[in-house]
Amino acid sequence: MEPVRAEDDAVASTTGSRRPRRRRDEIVEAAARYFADHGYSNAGMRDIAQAVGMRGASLYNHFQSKEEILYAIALRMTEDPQQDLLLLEGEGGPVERLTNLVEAHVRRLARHRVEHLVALRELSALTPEHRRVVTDYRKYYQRRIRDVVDAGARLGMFEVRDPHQSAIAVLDLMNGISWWLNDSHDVDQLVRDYVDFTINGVLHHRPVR
Amino acid sequence: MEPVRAEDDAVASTTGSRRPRRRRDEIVEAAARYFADHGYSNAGMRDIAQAVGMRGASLYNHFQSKEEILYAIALRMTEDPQQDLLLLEGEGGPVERLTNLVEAHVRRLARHRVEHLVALRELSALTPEHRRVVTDYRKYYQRRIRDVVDAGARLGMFEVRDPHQSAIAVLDLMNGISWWLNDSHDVDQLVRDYVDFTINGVLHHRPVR
DNA sequence: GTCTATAATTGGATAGAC
DNA sequence: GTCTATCCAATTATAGAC
Repeated sequence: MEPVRAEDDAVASTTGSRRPRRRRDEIVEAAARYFADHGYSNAGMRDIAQAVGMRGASLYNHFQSKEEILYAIALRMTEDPQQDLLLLEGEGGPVERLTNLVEAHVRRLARHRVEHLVALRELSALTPEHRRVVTDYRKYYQRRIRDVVDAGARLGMFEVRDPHQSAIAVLDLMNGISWWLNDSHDVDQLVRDYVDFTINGVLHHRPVR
Repeated sequence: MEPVRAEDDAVASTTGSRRPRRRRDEIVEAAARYFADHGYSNAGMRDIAQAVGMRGASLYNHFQSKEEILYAIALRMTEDPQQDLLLLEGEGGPVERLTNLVEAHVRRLARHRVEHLVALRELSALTPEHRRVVTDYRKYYQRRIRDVVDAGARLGMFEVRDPHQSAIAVLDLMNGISWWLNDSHDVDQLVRDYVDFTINGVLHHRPVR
């Protein structure tokens, strides 16, 4: 069972959702950078506004609160990856499918490094309701990974004691990237490393040579 | 070269460091719990005080600011693990030494789960100076791990492309634990799993059977 | 949709008695 | 070292003109 989409609340409706989204996205992006650099608690609405070239008050035409900006970031970083889960129903067996997912996950993370870091780190600054929505998405994602790990283990392709624990390790490993990644890293190499760390490493898949 | 000890500033000197530390530690512990549950930005001095059974103003007999409480948490969680580094000069070869360190790290983390989470997550809420001290410790710790990985790799006991990258992965993997660990987990099993994930997994050590 | 001006409140921090 | 009382700065958020 998938988590319910969070189309409901103010985040989607502040602007009429008919794609005058540009400005909103600019704000989200600038805010994410500022949150990443200085921390959510040290970021004022004035700071965010300045970073996007407007006055503090103007932000309230796009978001109802500072927390809602954070929520927009967090929601995006947990909703978007859900589409990668289709890879788990794609070609190949568990190994190929999971490899594809790891690659997609790492590439997405590299693409949205800053927002990803903020979404992970500032989760506790969300309201309980918003935090709930985000963690539900994450739990679902984790469960889907666990299921592939489990499937692979049953076929003898992975060697794991507890698929649940291994899935957590795989996710922690990948998400850890957002803490230290910077532009000097070669993303292709990163992907190769992390496919190795997860598939051959944590999950003990022995490549057939 | 080791990082300089941070004995200097206010954290150690607020109380005369002659062990009327009990109260201070109570505050740190209560604050850590509150920060972990609600986030640093959502925690007020009054909240922390209430959690330890005093009034907000009284906290200032022990700490000069809210940030300093956080710093005390972060400092402790980065200073203490440094002593485990002695294990890297202890018995056995690189594999045994690193295994010992992983075990110590995971056990310590389990023992101080809450503070560890806060120290990781709220790093960005520290002042630049304090953040610097903490990250210096962490960098040193990481470098030491990298060196053992490197030594093991040269001896053919680990199979890694880049010891630096592998060391990061090992640390991210372990630190990830603090996000989800709770009292229902069996720490011994956890240690076994994470020794496997890191040593046999990420570092591709083949146990000699 | 952005601005200036300002309201309103939170919340970190201090003063001074006990 | 803790309390009550309070200050005061920061900052979220609003009002209303343009």
